[in-house]
Amino acid sequence: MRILVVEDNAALADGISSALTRMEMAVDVVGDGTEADNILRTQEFNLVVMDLNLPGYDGLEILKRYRQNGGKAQVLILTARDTLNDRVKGLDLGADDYLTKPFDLVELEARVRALLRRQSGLKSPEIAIGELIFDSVARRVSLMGEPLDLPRREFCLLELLISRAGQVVSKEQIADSLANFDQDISPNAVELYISRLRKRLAVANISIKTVRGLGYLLEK
Amino acid sequence: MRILVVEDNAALADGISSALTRMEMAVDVVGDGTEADNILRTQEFNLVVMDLNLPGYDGLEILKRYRQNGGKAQVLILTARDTLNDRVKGLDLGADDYLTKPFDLVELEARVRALLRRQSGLKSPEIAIGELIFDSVARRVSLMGEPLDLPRREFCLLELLISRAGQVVSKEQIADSLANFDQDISPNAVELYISRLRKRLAVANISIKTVRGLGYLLEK
DNA sequence: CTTCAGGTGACAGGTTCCCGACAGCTTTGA
DNA sequence: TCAAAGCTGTCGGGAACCTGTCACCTGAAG
Repeated sequence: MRILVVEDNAALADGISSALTRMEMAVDVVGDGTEADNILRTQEFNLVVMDLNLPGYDGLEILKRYRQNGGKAQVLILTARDTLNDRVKGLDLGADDYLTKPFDLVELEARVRALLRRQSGLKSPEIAIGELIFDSVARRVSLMGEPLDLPRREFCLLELLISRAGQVVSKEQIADSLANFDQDISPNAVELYISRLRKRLAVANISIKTVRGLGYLLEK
Repeated sequence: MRILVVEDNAALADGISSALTRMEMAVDVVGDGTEADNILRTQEFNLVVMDLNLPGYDGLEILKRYRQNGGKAQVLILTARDTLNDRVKGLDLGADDYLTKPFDLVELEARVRALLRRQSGLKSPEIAIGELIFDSVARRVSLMGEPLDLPRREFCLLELLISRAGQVVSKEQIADSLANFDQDISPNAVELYISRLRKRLAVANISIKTVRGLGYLLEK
């Protein structure tokens, strides 16, 4: 899951970023509105956490433009102005939720989870596929009753495949969803993760299917 | 849009109900947990507004059971201001949003709108022709209930024929539509794809008709 | 019957994928 | 602070599969 954090306060940005990273998310941070605008135009995210009080820039303006350009990510707004007007305005402009500062990181995490779940249509926190149980809330996986520790990349890959179970996911989509913007992921690397994940899931008879030229797919 | 309101305080339930009715929603109100459980088991809603503090019943319990049974409606939780824990738990159990009491009805409306807006973007367009089911989003095809793996070219060809079902598609159009920008496709190659595709579709009694001198056509 | 568009088996590249080996990097634990 | 363990990603050989040409066959139209 890719998340963009738009926050000019470095300390706060750092705290948010590490909280999200702990949740196995791929987090990118930008510190001002222009940068946010640019990156939102060129890259795809699952969720955007945006501070409304950016120096010399209106967060709502960025949000509005983002939606007008067809941006589909979930947007969580951080705001200090806790006036009702701004809240309603935020949601009607296409934000999906907001938090008023100061807030608790635990609550941020819960909201992020809820938003991401909403987006992928995963309603129940636990998803079972054969002998595989994937808990999107606790972010844990178990196989044949045994807990399974996955490296971050493999975990993210599995999550993506599960959230699109029954659909083909292209190698490029996988690469995008695993990447941070300081680092690209080659198609070859994707193949490798698939290979490693397959090896782990083999004991439970779960297979990731290759659809040549199109991508991969986890069957339900 | 059908909305279920689960709220034991009659005055509040009334206020919510009339606010939502003003928004052209069909609102049902129940006042206790058992009733809520029952109606959620037997009827479908687009959205559920649920107070967590129900007399002698845990709202979270109802929510959990609802999700476990595959309930897919959006759920908006109402909770007293100081119970951060409940909010976090609620979101993790599959609620989509919450409001802390007391709240303004204007804000409730905004959130309901946001949630319903979310919900409407969730179906993949499947096209069925006889025993053939074609899902262009999932990029999957199934025939007689069995998934069918098609090579890229054949998949694209089928997509083209389906999108113009009932119309003649010329060999040239097919060649153009399949070509990569670096490579042209000979008429003979097109004939070959048609031939291969026909062989696969034969089991389902689906035939691609030849219109001599003009092209091909998939009948509905 | 002749002609020619279309159909199809076989085969030779060409792609795409798979995965073992390895090296650089990060995290963990003492 | 240093070593060990684990994670990440590149390389490359080999396997599996796709693609499109050739050559020959079939069947329709005149």
